[in-house]
Amino acid sequence: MSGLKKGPWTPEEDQKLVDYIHKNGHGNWSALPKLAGLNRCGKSCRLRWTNYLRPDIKRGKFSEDEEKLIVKLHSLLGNKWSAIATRLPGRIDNEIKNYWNTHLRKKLLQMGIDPVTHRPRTDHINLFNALIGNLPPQLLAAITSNYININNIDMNILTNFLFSDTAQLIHQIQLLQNSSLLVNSLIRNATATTSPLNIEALSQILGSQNQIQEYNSTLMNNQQFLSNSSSDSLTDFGLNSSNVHAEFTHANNFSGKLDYQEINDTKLGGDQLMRLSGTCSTSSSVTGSENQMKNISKMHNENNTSDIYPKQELIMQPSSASTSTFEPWGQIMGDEEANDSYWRDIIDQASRLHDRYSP
DNA sequence: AAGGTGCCCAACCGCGTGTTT
DNA sequence: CAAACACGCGGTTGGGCACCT
Repeated sequence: MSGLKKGPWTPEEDQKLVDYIHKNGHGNWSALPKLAGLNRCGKSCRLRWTNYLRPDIKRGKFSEDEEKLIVKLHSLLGNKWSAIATRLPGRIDNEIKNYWNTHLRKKLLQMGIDPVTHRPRTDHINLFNALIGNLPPQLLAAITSNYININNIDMNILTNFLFSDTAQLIHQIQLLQNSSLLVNSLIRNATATTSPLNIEALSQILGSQNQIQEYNSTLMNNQQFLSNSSSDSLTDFGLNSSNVHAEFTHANNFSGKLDYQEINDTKLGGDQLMRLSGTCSTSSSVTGSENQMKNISKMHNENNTSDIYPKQELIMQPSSASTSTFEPWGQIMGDEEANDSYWRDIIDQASRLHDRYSP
């Protein structure tokens, strides 16, 4: 049947619909089009009225408070857009849904937060571990150690490394390093050092001015981000009432656990704090790098004969200096959406690299 | 300047549920 | 009771626009 018009509404059609509803109310939607002189189905009229023409609709950009409320409500209700809309006066479900899909979802992803579960993305953690686990031990040591001695690196490995497709891979490591505080903390736990990736050491290995410059700028961005936003990015977005647990295993050397937990420490002013605690253990058959072992030894509790290392804690206090919660991430990550295939590509690259080095 | 690309959002579609006949 | 109809919701689409190259 049909012959009924579809697609965008003209101003004339809008006027007819508004005039009719002002005079008569909408009553029966399926009867309305004929009575109002519109060549549309009732459903189309209803949608046009409820999503666009209704006088109580608030239009325009979402405020930061509205953004936060949407994220909070979504963490509680999921994709119940109409339920969410009832808590935002003047906003309609369709608009909120669109805003979520085009803006908020991406922003959460870029912050390393899963937009479905509202928890740190475990795919980041798993893929990161796979990546680190697949790196040749010498190179892993080089980028995680405080004490790099370039002369100790096997020249064959180094040569292969320099002439392989590592530029991209290293770039991805940078992104991983930047991608969340959680990842940085994992690096610390996994390597039992208090340092993040040793960018300077990596630069020595690469020996390339371009890449050194790239690293320096990334490092600056990273530092700027950390000083600007700190951990309130996390507490703002639904993590403040959750405890997060992550377990990780490295292919060669390490396994461990990591917990986020909200605490309220009156000694530190009673502010909400995130407690990061982790344990790290090695298997007895480890043949990993000397440097890693040295670092681990430093952390080892002498009275403890097991392989479990003393619990480490890193407490992050929310910064009050945060400007926009999302912008620093946007600067670092660009607009690229970090989806699953994106991360899997990184791992594929790491695996290929590993294969090349394997005896 | 023109063609390509990606983003945004209004509108559509299909489905589930409630109501009427 | 069931078939038909009405409505609301969430997922998806595609036209228009802005921005690149």
